[in-house]
Amino acid sequence: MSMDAVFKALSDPSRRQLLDRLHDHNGQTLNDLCSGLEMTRQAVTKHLAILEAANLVATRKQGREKLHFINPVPINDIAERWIGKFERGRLKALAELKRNLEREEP
Amino acid sequence: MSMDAVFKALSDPSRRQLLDRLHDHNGQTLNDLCSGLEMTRQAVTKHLAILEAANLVATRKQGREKLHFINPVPINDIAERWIGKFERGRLKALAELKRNLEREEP
DNA sequence: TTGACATGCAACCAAATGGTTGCCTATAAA
DNA sequence: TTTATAGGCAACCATTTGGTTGCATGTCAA
Repeated sequence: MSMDAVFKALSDPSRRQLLDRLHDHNGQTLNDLCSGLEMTRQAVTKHLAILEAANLVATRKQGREKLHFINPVPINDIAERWIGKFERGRLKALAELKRNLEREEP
Repeated sequence: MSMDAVFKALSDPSRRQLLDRLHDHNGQTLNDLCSGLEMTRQAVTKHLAILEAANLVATRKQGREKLHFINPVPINDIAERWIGKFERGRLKALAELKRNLEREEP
């Protein structure tokens, strides 16, 4: 699974909003997810396709409806593999940052 | 600080690469950061400006050089505020996801 | 079976994005 | 005081992106 697709998918506020909605109430249909949004259904469809391609959302067809479920694994992977790297030694880096910036400044 | 700017800044592979480089060796000049990249200096300048606007990178001028330092705080904030939300109950959500997807499938 | 509802597909559009080239400014060094 | 080096600014360009409208397909219910 490409980490780039996940980052790209998360970079749009509308898509993060959709993830938030699924986090609040998992297993919604497309129309459920559209309700109250300032977007056409087709726009939401596109966003969901991007989230699905990034493996952040999984779907299941049930009759004429399509149910959407959030998949926490890729988000967790980013937290573990990528953010974790910057976390380690965070306080040290922050202290170093302040020290470096303050050299030769008022 | 806008969380959206941070997500947007992190969505580009070149910018994540620059952060990686600063993580490896902090306090580099613009030319340091350009060396060996398949990009013009001006492209790197633009990326660094975006990272700086998102508060992911801080700079200090030293003579005719400009030193760049990574700031771990916004990344940490995202981990805490946003990813943390999806982390909580991750295993439960994953089990639920599998259960939902497997209903009525081979 | 026919109408209503849920979703899919494709063409199109404006704006944002990532990149380039060319030139200008400022500082260090010869 | 030249000259080379580090960086800044601006115009321009192609592609991607987020969105729309219009129409097609599939499924449930009367």
